[in-house]
Amino acid sequence: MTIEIRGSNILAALENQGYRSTLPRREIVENLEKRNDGFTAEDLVRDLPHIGRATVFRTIKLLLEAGIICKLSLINGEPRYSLAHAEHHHHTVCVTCGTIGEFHAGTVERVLRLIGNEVGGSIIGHRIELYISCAKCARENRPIPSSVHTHTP
Amino acid sequence: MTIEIRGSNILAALENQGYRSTLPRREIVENLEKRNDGFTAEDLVRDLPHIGRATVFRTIKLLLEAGIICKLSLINGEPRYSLAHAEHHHHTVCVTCGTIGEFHAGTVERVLRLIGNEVGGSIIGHRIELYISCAKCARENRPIPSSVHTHTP
DNA sequence: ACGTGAATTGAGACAAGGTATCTTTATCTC
DNA sequence: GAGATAAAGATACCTTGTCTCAATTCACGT
Repeated sequence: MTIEIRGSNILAALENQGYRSTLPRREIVENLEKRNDGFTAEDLVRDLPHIGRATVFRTIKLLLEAGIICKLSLINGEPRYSLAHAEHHHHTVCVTCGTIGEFHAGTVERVLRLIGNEVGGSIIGHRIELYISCAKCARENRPIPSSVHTHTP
Repeated sequence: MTIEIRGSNILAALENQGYRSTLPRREIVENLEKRNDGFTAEDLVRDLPHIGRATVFRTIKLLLEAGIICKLSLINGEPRYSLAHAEHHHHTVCVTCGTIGEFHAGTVERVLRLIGNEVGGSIIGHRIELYISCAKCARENRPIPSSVHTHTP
């Protein structure tokens, strides 16, 4: 059960899962496809004022469940959504500008699998966020907000 | 600037950072030291009804900043706090019973550091959560909630 | 093309988790 | 013990979502 991602096959993917292709859904998908960075639910609500708040959240939930977008946290815990460009991946999040990147590291996956075995039980999933000060921010010497404490163990 | 963790040196640690040792803080710390599992802010509020809600949250924030407790997310995003037993670590979280464990893996840290270098910029921190069905739940055949979709990339 | 039933929407109330404000109280320091 | 000041309590407010329920819209069969 793989899902075609990107293009406007996002709608097709939803339809394949039995969901209707409605105008609000098309508009929401179109809107978030234009973004090449993380976004909040509130961004969509603001951009599409004729679409109800509940519908925006419902659609986000749908897209999350379909694996088309992912939810992640800025270092302060604020939620962000981001279009998934790859099948399985994790995110780099810039603590100063909030830009989101993707990465995948087989080594990390393997190690986590080992740890899961050690602990006993079975692995269901994992979440990794790598907080950085991105190349651009570092170059521009943008200061890291004082509220950022690295005690994110 | 290391911090003594555990014992009632938690209060001492706070005092060393210039904070006063007040009755509400002592009660909150005492309460959460008794817990050997994750807890919510609401747990504390309920357990200590004579302490104001705001004070509970303020104290939690303090303890987070001091690295004495950590904040993490269940797989559905619900926040949990957990007493930190080790300097730097990550968490295993059971998706069925919510039990929280700690682990540390040098390999993972090293790989993340490499990735950070690759991306450019500098690493500020990272967050890793490993979602499992714990040994006990697996043994008891406790079903994994249907709401859990592993698309937590 | 058109009716029909089920899925979806919108509006707005509600909930969880947390912060801000402002007055009162408790702590440290001397 | 007194005074300055940090902290507490009460409560309003904010953000991020979810729930309900009547009104619409879509997909499908004809």
